[in-house]
Amino acid sequence: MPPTVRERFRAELTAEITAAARRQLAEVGAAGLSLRAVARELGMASSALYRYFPSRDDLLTRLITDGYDALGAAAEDADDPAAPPRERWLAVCRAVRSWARAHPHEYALLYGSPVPGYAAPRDTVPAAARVAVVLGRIIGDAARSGALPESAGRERDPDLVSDETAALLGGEHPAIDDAVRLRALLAWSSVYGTISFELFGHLVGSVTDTDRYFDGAMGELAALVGL
Amino acid sequence: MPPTVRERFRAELTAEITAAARRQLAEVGAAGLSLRAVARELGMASSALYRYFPSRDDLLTRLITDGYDALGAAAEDADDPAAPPRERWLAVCRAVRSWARAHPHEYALLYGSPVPGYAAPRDTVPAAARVAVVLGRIIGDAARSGALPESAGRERDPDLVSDETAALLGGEHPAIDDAVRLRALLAWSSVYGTISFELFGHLVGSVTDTDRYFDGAMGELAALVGL
DNA sequence: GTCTATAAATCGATAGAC
DNA sequence: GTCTATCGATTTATAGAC
Repeated sequence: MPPTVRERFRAELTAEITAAARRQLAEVGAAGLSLRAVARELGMASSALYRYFPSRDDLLTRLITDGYDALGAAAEDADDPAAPPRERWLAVCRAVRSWARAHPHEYALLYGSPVPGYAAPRDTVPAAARVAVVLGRIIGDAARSGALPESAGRERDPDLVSDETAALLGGEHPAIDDAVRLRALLAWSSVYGTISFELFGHLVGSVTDTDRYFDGAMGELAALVGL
Repeated sequence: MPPTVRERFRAELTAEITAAARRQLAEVGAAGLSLRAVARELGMASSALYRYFPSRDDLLTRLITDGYDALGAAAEDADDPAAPPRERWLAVCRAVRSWARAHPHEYALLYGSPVPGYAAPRDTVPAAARVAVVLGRIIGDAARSGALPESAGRERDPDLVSDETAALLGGEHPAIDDAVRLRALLAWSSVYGTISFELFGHLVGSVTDTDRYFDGAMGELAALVGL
């Protein structure tokens, strides 16, 4: 059955609330996010917001899941499974960085310092995994198509990566060994480290052209995992 | 001339203030750091603190420089210039991670989300650079001793890294080209990304043994830069 | 479902006595 | 250099009228 007028109105107002909350996030950060300030911006009484979000933390959780979903969707949209692995890798990395630069405060909420006194509930996990799923599929596809070079000479270090995470690269396959899994996880951490360094200001006088630097760095990471 | 009793007493109390502030940092984060709470913990009137730190931001700046200095000292202590490059790299990376795990909230202050409304003054830059200086020297030493393999086949991408940062690897040397500089910067970003992922909880169900994972990942990074 | 009103706190920063 | 007192703000969350 179609949503009632009441339900649609409620969904609309909920969207307005989260939009205002995101604007506030940019000004005062996650730790300073306040229901009252959101209410003020919307011209409502603060108590009215409690009909939509039972507490400040619930609003925060919503912002986090929304953020992970938006970022995950951007990564998924950027991936063309028909393209060569290396191009897929670069395209997705660029999409992640673009989203991060367009939404720096949401990115900081997702990947920056943990918010003191707040613990993300389990509900956020599936959304949080979406980017890793995309990157894992690219590497897994390349491995299964035989595009990955042998991990010759590298010592194995078995069972470092959990089964759930290993599953992101696809099921069992002879070309996907422990070394590939380790490098895949390191590559994802490095993508994150590169973007965070840029966004959090640690690259400021160090790099002349951040776009070119990013592409170059992602190319090195692709080479690291063998794409 | 030796410090007067007055000066020594002042220095001692200043240290007590920053120690209390660090404890508070762990509870409420940088954004929630409050001079009043620090004063309360020390049994002083809040107004008395203003004789030591003219504002909340000055206290924050002190915590940041102290943190960078402690981390930098840990990295410097861990480096034995007589050891082989790969061992030096691993030892320093381990020291950085150890310090980060021992002081997670200070690490988050240094490398996590920027504090809203706060801009670090220039004074913090030298302290902030100390770790990068150590890592840069390791790579530079290896390059100058001819231990680095040729960047064969890699296309050059000139002038990506600023002159100041390039100087961390030592002056001009034929073995230190743009590709080496790019990979050095990427490696440092990746060390940071790996530690942050672990500390900020993004590796929680993904890695079974974080110590072994870290060593393995740092080994891959050493290989990336050619150590 | 929105409002007013309220409780019980918090904060940075300053003035002025001692 | 520490204190009390104060200004002028902030917050979460709830109670109860409409």
